[in-house]
Parts: sequence; structure tokens; C-alpha cells
Amino acid sequence: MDVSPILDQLNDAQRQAVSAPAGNQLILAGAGSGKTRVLVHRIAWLIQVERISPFSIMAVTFTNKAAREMRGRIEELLGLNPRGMWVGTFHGIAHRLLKAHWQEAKLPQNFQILDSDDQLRLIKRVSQGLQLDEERWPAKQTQWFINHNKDEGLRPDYIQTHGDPHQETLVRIYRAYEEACQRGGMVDFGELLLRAHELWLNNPRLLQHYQDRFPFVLVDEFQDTNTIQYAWLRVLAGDRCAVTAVGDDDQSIYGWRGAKIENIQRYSQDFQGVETVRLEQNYRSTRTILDAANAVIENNFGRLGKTLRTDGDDGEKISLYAGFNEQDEARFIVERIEEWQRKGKSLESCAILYRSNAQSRILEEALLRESVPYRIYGGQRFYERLEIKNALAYMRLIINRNDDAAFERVINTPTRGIGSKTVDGIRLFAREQGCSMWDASEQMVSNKGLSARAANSVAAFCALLNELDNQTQELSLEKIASAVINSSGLIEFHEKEKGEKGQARVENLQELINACRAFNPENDDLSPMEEFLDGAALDAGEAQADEFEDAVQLMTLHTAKGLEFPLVFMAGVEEGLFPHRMSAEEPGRLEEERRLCYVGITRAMEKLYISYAESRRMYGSETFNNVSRFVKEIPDALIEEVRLKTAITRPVSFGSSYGDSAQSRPRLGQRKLAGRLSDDGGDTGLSLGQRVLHPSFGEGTILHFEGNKIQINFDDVGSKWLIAGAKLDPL
DNA sequence: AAGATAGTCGTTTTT
DNA sequence: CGACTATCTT
Repeated sequence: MDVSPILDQLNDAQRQAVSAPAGNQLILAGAGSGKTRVLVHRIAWLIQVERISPFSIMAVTFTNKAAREMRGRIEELLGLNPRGMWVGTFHGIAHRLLKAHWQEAKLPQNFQILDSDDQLRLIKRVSQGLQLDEERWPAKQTQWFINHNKDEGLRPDYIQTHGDPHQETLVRIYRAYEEACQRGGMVDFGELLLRAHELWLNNPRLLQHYQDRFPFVLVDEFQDTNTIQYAWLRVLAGDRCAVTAVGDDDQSIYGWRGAKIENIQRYSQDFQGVETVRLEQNYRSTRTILDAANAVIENNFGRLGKTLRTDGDDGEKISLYAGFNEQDEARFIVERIEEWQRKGKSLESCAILYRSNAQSRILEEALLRESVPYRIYGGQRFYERLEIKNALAYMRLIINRNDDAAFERVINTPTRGIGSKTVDGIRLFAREQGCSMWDASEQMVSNKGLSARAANSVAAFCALLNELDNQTQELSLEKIASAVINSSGLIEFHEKEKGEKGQARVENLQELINACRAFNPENDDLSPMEEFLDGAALDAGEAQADEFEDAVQLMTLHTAKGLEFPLVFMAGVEEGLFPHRMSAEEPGRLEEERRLCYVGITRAMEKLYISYAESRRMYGSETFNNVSRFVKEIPDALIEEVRLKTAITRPVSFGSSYGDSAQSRPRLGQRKLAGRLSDDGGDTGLSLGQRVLHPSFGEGTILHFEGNKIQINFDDVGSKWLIAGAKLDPL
């Protein structure tokens, strides 16, 4: 066997990981160290050198995107599609198991997946059903409670309430929610994992079957596994399976979602003879960038230890810019991007990363002003959009009339005169009869259990669905979607919505038909529509329009994990924002913020800009933040502070409230600076060296004017840059 | 059933 | 501040 295609072009550590003898292995893969490559080559090695059948291999990822990429790259390397291999997300694989063994899992064959929005609605209804005050038991919090416990593998019976009445009520809702899910054949994300785990624990023969089938399991992003995922893997692995765990403890940024960074350490103890390989050679960033990243992450304790190295050049220093407010910061970034563009570089190669989504608006405005195209990642996902979920609900009802969640969603969408009172009545009747809302509706229509008006509307709705079902029996998925969207009245409903919103929604519905056309069914046991709907629930769909235009990329630091860009801006690197004030207190959470910073820095290939704003409007009021502690953790030698030396072109506006001081005479030698005019044409009356009073900082002396900012040395709080318009009273 | 209005709340979000 | 929700109004 010629192993060169598999091992060539790998460094020693990568080669060691790829060609290790079959067994448990932990691959600690630093940022940019070729992690996916090693994973893919390891699989190729198993198949081609160790002669392992693809049927014996399972590869688990966290995102659909990662799963797709892995499948694609394996195919590329092997030159063929490794049939029989399972590649998917934890949730996707759990779903597959439950679909295959629905009876053992005690689920209806056509069980539905609840996304978090569906889940929240259901929790609200369940809480109402228990007569609980929504103020005291906010559905959001209950949802967090339920999901948190499911992530920990805890069913209601196993939760320790210690007699705390608050906890006990939450457990009661949890229990009622579970019953509602079971009644309606609905499964949320956490439940998929929990059920799949229990499926094996309760069916030893089934477990045996899968243990025999998958002697090789590979897991990507191991640092992001939560308790139930780890437990599931542990059960599958038994004591014969070889597990390859790939991860980076320094890039664990989802602890707040239940991910357990400790799972990496635990793995070495729980699994037999784990061989550890560190991938520390970085192929992405300049030495300067890596040194900065290493210096920051060194401040965390209890790391498994790993230092990124490169053979590359030092590269440029990291530029640090102190904007005097968020607008100034945004303007600075946009100017640097235009500069980059003038050098003939693409916009696609630039990313602006920020801690929280709220920061994107100011950046967008600045980009818009200069007509720089941009693309924002994150935000609402395609299959989570209201109009899409409505259309899908019709499709779900075609398959299964007893899908109450879908029923409630569209019985009056578009509005057809069925108010909440009627729906409440149907729900109540369904509960009493122990039947679905669909059945309840039919009964109430024939029993005269409804007002004539309501009965009419409900009957019409039922007829519409029955007709859709009949019409579409033999049609392709695309035609079904098209029929649903057109006959349901959803298009007209959204068309008359005012503003651009309606237009966008109609386009999205059109896009849904396109997605149906492009859909490739793979599972013979399911109808294409069933398969499509399951897929839609598990894959949010990276609907990003305008993929073709060259555009700057805007996203949160979390979203940027796994990506790389030649030019990176980290914006808003301030105390309070990053690290976020909610995380700054607890050491564990602060360390996670630091890992996020590490992730951010290591996204940059050639050049990194870090910026912050000395003053920022947050929640409507102005806040003054210091530069982030993380910046101070970067050695000075790697940083170059940017001070704009641009000519003062813009007039300064300190407001017109100083009209009376227009006569105050600038002192000699300061005429040029002090004589600038404010926007409304009046002299600001402020001059260098002048004493002023600020409402929060007290008295100070004006040190500098620059652009439309002003530096003042305050007696109490030291020197600060303020914006034009700051409330300054000349003394 | 749409529109207006008051009140709330405010990190990050793989599935 | 401003986006989103719940509630009230016509």
C-alpha cells in the first residue's frame, strides 16, 4: 500500500496522529494547526491502510456545516464516497437512531422535532395549564431550566430540589412539559440526545449491535461536548471501541451552553490507554499574532498546555486604536478597510469581529456611509423564520393532522377569523377527550360545539388541508411546497404586510420552494417530505444571500470560531463589553472570555487590528470604558498604538449652549485651534488650557483638540478624550 | 383583527 | 436608546 498520498504534506505530529495504531487517542489541536485535515486523513488511513470498512466508522461533529465539510473532504481525498460511514452531528445521529428504533425509544414513528421557538411556546402553554403566573415563572427561564437539566442527563425524577419550593415548581413544569411532548410525539433538541442515550441503556442488545458496528468513532470539537453527549459516547465506546477525540481546551467558548471543558481531561482517565498528540504548528498566522495569542491564553489556569508555533514571518505589529467613541472606532475600521482595498485586496478577506450583536449596527452604518459592501453572519436562520415555519407547519399537517404544534401555528395564519377564544376551546376539548386538536376540531364542527361563524372557519381550514393532501399525493416535494404556499394564502398574507418586511418574506417563501427543488432524499424509509422536514428542524440552513458579492464579513467572536481571514478587526475590546460585565466577576467565566479573545486573535492570518471606544452609548446612556485587560496581556512589543495624525478638517461641535462664551478671548498662540467653529457657526468658546466643568468627571483642563474630539485632564479622574457635544461648561 | 401604546429588558447560540 | 412583547383600543 502506498501511503504517501495520506501522509505526504503532513508534519511529524500530524503524521503521528494520522498513523497511530488503532486505539483511543486525544488530539489537542491548536488553532490553525490543520485539525480537520488530520481528522480526514486519519479516516483515510483507517480505510486504506488499516483496511477498516467505512461501515465501522462514525464521525461526529457539532454543526451541519462541519459534517458536510468533513464528508466532502473525505470524498476528495479517497476519490470516492465512503458509503456506510456515519458522518453527522450529535443531534443528527441521535435522530437517526431514534427514527430507526422508534418503538424501543417509545416514540411514534413520525415524531416531530421541536426547535427552541416551538419549545418556548409549548412551555408557555404548559405553564398556563398549570395555572402558574407567567410573571413569576417566565417561560424563558423555565426553558433554560429544562434544557440545562436535559444537557446534564437529568429527568425530573432525578433533580435534587432540596425541598426548595421554587425548584419543585420548575420540576413540576418540566414533568408536565415532558408529558405534553410525549402525548404529541414531540422531541426537543436535548431530548434527542437523552433518548438516544436511554435507548442504548435500556436495550442492551441494540447497544451491542452498535458497539459491534462502530469500533471506530471520531469526535470533532471535543471541548464542546456536554454531559449527555459525553455519556452517550462513553456508552457507545464500551471498552472495545477506539475513540479519536479532537479538540482544543483553549477554544472552549460554549460553557454557558452546557459544554464541559473538563470532558477533555476526563476522557484521558475514562478511556483506556489514551495516546495524546499535540498539534502546535500553526499554518495560519504571523508570528506576531501567535505570540499575542499565546501571551493572552497563558493567563488561564489548568490548561492542558499547548503553545502555537510557526515557521513564518513576524509580520506586522498588531495595531491598537483608541476611538473616542464607537462612531469614531467604526470610522477608523472602515478607513483601514478602504486602505486595504486600495492595495488590491478583496473585502471578502476582511472580518470585523465583536463580542455582542448590538455592536454591529454602528459598524453597519459606517460601512453603509462609505458604500462598502458587507455581510452579516448570524442572526435569524432560514428555517427559523416565521414565514418559513408557517409554510412548514402546513406541510407537517399534511403528513400528520395530529401535529398540534403545527396546527396551532397556522389555524389562523393567514387570518381566517378564528380567534384565540375558539382556539382555546378546541385545545380544552382536545385535552378533555385526550385527542389531537385536529380531531377535536372535526368533532366540534359536527357536534355544534362552536359558534356558527367559528365552525364555518374551522371547517374551511380542515377542508383546505384535506384538499391540499389529496392534491399533492403524487407530487414532487417542490410541487407540494409550491401548492402549500399558494393555496394557503400565505403569499397574499405577507404581500399586504407593509414595509420591506413583507417583500422579504415573500422572497423567503420563494426560496423555500427552491430549497425543496434542490433537496436530495437519501433515506428510502421516509417520504421526501418527511425527510425534508426533519432536516429543516435539525439544520437551521445557512441562508446567506448575496454570496457572490465581494463583501466585508461581520460576525460575533463566537461565530468566527473555525474561520480565518487575512485581515481581522476586533472591535469593542473594552472592559465591560469584552470581557463582558456579566462574566467579569466569576473566574471561570472570565477564563472563557479570555478563550474567546484567543479565538478572536487566532482568526487573523496577516494583520490584526484591535480597537476600543473610550466612550460608548450602551442602553441609551453614555458609558466610559477602559481598554480590556486582555489587551494589557499582550506584550507591548507586539503592539503599535495608532494615533491618527490626520489634518483637522471637520468643525467641532460642542453645542450651542456656550453662546455666551463666544466672546471669551483665546489666549495667544492658541488662536488657530480655538477659533474653530461649531456646526451652527458659533465659536465653541473652548480653547487649549482652558478650565472646564464636566457633569460626571468634575473640573479639568483642556489638553488637545483632534478631529471632533477633545482631550481633557480631569483633576480627579485623569486624562480623558471626550466627544464633540460633551457637556462641558467653561469655567 | 389590526393598530396603538405602554412596559420590559438588554452576552455569546453549534442543534 | 430601541427592539420586542403584552395588552388595550377601535
